[in-house]
Amino acid sequence: MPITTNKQSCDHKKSQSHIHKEAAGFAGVKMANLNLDAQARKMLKAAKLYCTAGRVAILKVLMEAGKPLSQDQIARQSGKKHFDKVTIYRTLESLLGVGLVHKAFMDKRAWHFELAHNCTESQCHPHFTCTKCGITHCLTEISLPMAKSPHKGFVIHRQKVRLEGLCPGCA
Amino acid sequence: MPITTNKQSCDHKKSQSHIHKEAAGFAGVKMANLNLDAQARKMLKAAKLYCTAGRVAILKVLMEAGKPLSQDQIARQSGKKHFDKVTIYRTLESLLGVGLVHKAFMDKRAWHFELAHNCTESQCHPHFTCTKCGITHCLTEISLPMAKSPHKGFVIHRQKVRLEGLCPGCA
DNA sequence: AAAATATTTGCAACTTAGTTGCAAATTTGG
DNA sequence: CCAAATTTGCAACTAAGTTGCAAATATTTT
Repeated sequence: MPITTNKQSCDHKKSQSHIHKEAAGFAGVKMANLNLDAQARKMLKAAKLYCTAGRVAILKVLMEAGKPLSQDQIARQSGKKHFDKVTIYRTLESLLGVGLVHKAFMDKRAWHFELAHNCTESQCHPHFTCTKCGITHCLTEISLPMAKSPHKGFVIHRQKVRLEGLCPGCA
Repeated sequence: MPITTNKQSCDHKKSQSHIHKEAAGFAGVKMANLNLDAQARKMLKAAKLYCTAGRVAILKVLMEAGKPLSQDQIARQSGKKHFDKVTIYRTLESLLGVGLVHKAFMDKRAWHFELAHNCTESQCHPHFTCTKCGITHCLTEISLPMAKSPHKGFVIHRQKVRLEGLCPGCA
């Protein structure tokens, strides 16, 4: 399910003016922040999900990260002093349900989630994990040719690809 | 690291004669069992790993399953009444270390392990998960064209592919 | 084939990841 | 701003995986 954002806003009077005040103070960073915030709200609105602080925060963290994150990475990068893990899991579950995020397969013990960005019906964006530094990158700009049906009787709907090797910094 | 079996045997007098006795009793099944057993021992010998009952048992289970299994599936399918999970994890770790098994990325909470079968240096055999029945199959008979280097600077060493769709039984 | 050495096993206790139930807090729609 | 619908936070719990260590087993040496 592709991400479709619409023109409507789900900002509300109080929170919006608050954001504007902050944005006015610290142009660059805060401006970007405002955009992310507005984008997150649009996504939620489009998906018909309640637009809550937690959901907006998680979407923003995932947008900024641009790579799969675990529950505790999300908690730490959210800026909140304490972000309940149950809430994070349940939020991710709801985002997963409407197709805004995906689970990424990682060689880690914990689930990792990422924005469903540049994913088509048939192919999620590929991932590249550097075997030296261990960092996983989302390759949102390429897509590979689809595999042909492997054995008779199997019908392929989606294809997920993981690449391993060396990233620019480690090569 | 491809599997290389050699001609040497690591069977020992006692256990070998024991197996022969069983094999004599129940031709078909037990014969296959003998082969698996001997194969497992050869693999371990070739990998210079201690040839223990637990390791042989796990290799046999994985050979018979032909698909990724979790620790507790291995325990249950081993036939042993109690197969300590710590031993299983440590055994899998050692098999992983010499390249006899791989971790498969599954949409499950637990690690899943499988024989590194038909995996080349650059590409592990693809997996197919049926979205209806949930079963994951190893596609050891096909391999996909390698992706080309995605962004400048990235060097690809291996590629892992997961396919989703409907299996013959569910299509 | 028995002793010496190297490695693995099993247990108990522990850590981390993820889940469930429920009351309190938020969000949305009128 | 109220009422209904949904989400949040807490506490307690389950499941997966890990660690340390002494006992058991496998290989090597003699």
